[in-house]
Amino acid sequence: MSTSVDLGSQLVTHAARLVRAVRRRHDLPAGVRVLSLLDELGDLGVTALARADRCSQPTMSATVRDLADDGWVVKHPDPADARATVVALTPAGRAELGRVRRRSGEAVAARLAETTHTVEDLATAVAVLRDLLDHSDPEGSHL
Amino acid sequence: MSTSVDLGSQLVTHAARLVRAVRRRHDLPAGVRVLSLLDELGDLGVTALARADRCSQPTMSATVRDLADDGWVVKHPDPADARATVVALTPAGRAELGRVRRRSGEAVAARLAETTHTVEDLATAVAVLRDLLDHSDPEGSHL
DNA sequence: TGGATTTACATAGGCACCCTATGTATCTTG
DNA sequence: CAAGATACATAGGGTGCCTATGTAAATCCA
Repeated sequence: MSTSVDLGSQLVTHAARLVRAVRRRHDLPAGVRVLSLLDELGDLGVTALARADRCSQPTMSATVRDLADDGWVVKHPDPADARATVVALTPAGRAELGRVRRRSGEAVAARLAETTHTVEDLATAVAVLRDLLDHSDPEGSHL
Repeated sequence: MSTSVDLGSQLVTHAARLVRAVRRRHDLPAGVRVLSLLDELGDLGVTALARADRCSQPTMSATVRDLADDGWVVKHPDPADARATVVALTPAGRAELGRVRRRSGEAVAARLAETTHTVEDLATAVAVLRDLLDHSDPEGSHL
């Protein structure tokens, strides 16, 4: 039988393959995850976005800069802290997020229909991934 | 409520974050997936490996070359086809696979224990991912 | 059987993504 | 107010992955 350790390593392996497969077929830039975060969590600073997306702060700085260049987010100064910037979705960014979500989401949904799995199974998979990544205390995650 | 399209796009987003999170903490090179394939499927050629890992043939050529440089696989000529090479795990490769599987697998397992999810949920997540990627007919995948 | 096509793999060139190290400006605190 | 912490940017570099293309061998077929 499969232990949870085996399953854990398979989860990572398959997740990597899924991401690449989707990226190949449907042009899924990394910045979309940031648009998604802003949509879910509201306006945030660069460092908070980096923590939420689990990347380094410089990586998020560059991603936000590119998103701003594309007009999908705007950066305004934080009135309460002159060091910080507040990143916010633009209408164009929200529209782009919708487009990309539809593209990748429909691909997965279509493929799911060809398997024996239910939508509930998909929801379970999403919940497992989210909760694995979710960290109540910032330093508590082992991932 | 969540539609299967929403869930599909969330699956991709979270999968991407998981892969990056694990790579950051546990040095998980892409070649490990190839070791894993060889372990599961036995000796294979470069093109077959590329299809199984869902990457381009040149990408797999480079990955296999690097794995061979590290001594984790060997390439012998295919006796039945002079164009082809057969890639096979070495004992060192099998050991490395075990090490990496333990590292990433234990991280996921430990993190899972801090959530409300069961091992069955994790198994469901893995099965969903695998079946989404599984393609009976080679051109049938929409991912 | 011999030329055209297909197939297996390698090489070249390049882009996307992400990291660490470091610098600068601004808070916060003793 | 000096010292440390924090927010963000820049510099430089590595991995992962792609398309385009080349070479050699296998297959197909007139």
